Amino acid sequence: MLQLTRDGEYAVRAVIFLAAQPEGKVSLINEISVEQEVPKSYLSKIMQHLTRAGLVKSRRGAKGGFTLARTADTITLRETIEAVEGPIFLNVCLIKKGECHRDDLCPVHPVWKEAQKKLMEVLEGKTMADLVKDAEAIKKSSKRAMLRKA
Amino acid sequence: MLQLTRDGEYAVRAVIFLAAQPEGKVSLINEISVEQEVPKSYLSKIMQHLTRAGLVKSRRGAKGGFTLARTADTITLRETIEAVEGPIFLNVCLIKKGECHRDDLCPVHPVWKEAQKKLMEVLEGKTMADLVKDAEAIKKSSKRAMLRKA
DNA sequence: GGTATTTAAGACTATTTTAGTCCGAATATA
DNA sequence: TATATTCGGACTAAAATAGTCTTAAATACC
Ligand code: FES
Ligand code: FES
Repeated sequence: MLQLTRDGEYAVRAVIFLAAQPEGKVSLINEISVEQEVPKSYLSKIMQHLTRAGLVKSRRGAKGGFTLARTADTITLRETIEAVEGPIFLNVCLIKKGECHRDDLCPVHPVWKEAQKKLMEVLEGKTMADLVKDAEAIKKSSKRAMLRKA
Repeated sequence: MLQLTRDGEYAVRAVIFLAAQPEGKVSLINEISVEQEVPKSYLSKIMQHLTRAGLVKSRRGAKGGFTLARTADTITLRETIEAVEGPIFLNVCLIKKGECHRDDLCPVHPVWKEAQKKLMEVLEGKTMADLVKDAEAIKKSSKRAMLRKA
């Protein structure tokens, strides 16, 4: 449907949450689930994917939980989404040659290629560190708006 | 899955086919299906959608068939796809306010907004007339390549 | 060692979407 | 009337989506 799935959306929320935590803080499924409004048992599966993809580090048992596996400025939005959704291709013919009926004669192919490139530029241009910073800026400006009203 | 469905792909093929026909030519499901490698009975449904969306004109009965309802230079790639897939939104929260958990506080929202805008620019920037012209250019240049080889 | 805590792994399910097929009815031509 | 052709909708199989639930494994603390 040319639309991000819940998997992708939830993965992004979870990673942003981790990125926003203070250095060394370990987060529990429960916290993330409540704060980011993601069903707990569903989130658990998503965290597993993120862990296997190497974005997140997990520790089991008492005092266990999740942290980022790398610094937030090295994790892009694209990587986070693809970790749970698999590689993004706006059209099947972009996966590899021979998927479409006579790819090199298809006039639409270059158009999808460009659309794909632009989408990737946007998703790769934002790191989790950027998003955390943006979130802070939004919070501050909305606080100012509240004060103006009062 | 953040990917174009067969509906969209087939619709584009069908409309390009019609756009490439000489003025006044009426095309049959059968022709389009064979030429563009789309299952006949599936294509029939897609043509209905395109007709209802006002991109294509249909006439039943003997000597019936399909033609474009408007000139090819007024039909964009976006319009063709949305005629069969419905409006494109890269994330549900782009549909309308209140879809995401607290939209105005979400730092990811502006990113999706930009991705959406760029995608739309690409898909709206190509008309069916453009694509037919591109196809001709590709055919010519591939013919030149053949001659060089021979 | 025993117990509480916490994630890992995967089986299971319900609903929706995708990608079609098939057929009878309507419509137009000759 | 016979023939050609789309229209409309019912029908289907397979996959994706969006979850839930249960059991196992790892870790910490007493
Ligand atoms: S081959 Fe890629 S759009 Fe046709
Ligand atoms: S509200 Fe649109 S991405 Fe979060």
